[in-house]
Amino acid sequence: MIKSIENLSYEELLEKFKVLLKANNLKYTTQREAILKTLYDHPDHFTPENLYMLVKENYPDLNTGITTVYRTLNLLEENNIATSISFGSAGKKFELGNKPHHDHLICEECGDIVEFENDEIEKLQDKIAKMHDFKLTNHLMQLYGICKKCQD
Amino acid sequence: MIKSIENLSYEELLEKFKVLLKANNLKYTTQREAILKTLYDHPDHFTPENLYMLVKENYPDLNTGITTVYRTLNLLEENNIATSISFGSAGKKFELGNKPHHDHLICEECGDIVEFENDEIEKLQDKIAKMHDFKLTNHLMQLYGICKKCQD
DNA sequence: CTGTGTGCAAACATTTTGCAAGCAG
DNA sequence: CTGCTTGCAAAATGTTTGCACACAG
Repeated sequence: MIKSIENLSYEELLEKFKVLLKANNLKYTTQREAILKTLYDHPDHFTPENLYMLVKENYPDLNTGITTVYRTLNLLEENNIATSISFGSAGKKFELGNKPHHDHLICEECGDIVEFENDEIEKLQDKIAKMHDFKLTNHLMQLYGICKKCQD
Repeated sequence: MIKSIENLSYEELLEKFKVLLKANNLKYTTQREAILKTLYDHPDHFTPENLYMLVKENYPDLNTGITTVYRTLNLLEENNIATSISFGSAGKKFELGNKPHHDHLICEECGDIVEFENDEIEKLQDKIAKMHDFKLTNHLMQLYGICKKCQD
């Protein structure tokens, strides 16, 4: 399990990925690399569908299937290289976990996502988990509202 | 729009519901009441499927369809009588919003959900929203971990 | 009566799986 | 070569919609 992949260059990230693959008897394929690179080049939040289309656009010769995008995203998420946030029945959005930990502010009007960090909240979360005898593995905080632009 | 339905008795809740229905030219039906009552009697977190089965069990003569459960849950959520939390591709869980605001601690092992409240975090959230010029409408905080029981 | 609500079946959207062929190691 | 990986099509899952009949107001 990879502890932290924060602030890595693409080369370092790719190296981590290769090590991970080897450790699990998985193979380093062109499609997997294309997906990782596309995620790295676009620090956005992708639905599998979005990412699939972007990969097809950037690597038309690979003819990557959406199945592979799903499988690779799940692989990346299981190994903490990518994280996802869910949007009810509207599905999930993924992003690379190569940034410092952060949470999300989401505009209900235009779907825009703003990232933020807050140490105090993190600390409070740890405290709460301890109070309930939970061993914290992860957390999800999403604030929903109307962004500046959409308020006008 | 209903401001708050905290700590209502079932009679009060039902009254709110009827007023709401009338205000929207909707009808008060046996199925809608059965669903509301079932939610009220079981302060748990339901998937539409779970709730559907429980309603069928408690009101076998009504022969309620899962379609109606979905439609009613959406109606309740739109009117802030129920709230939902999502579980990635695993769907949504609903609960009545008649309790004070709280967030959720979720066990990744057994799926158990523990509720908690924390004013400090709420305040910090408001502060963050303000900093980013968001008008906050809602928020979602879920802490994932392993509960006491599953750690053994 | 009128028009909304209902259950059913079918449609949909999203994600996963089975399979035969392809390719990395 | 071996067996993991791929793309396709099909299946599975979760949710919504069209429709004819039922029922609340």
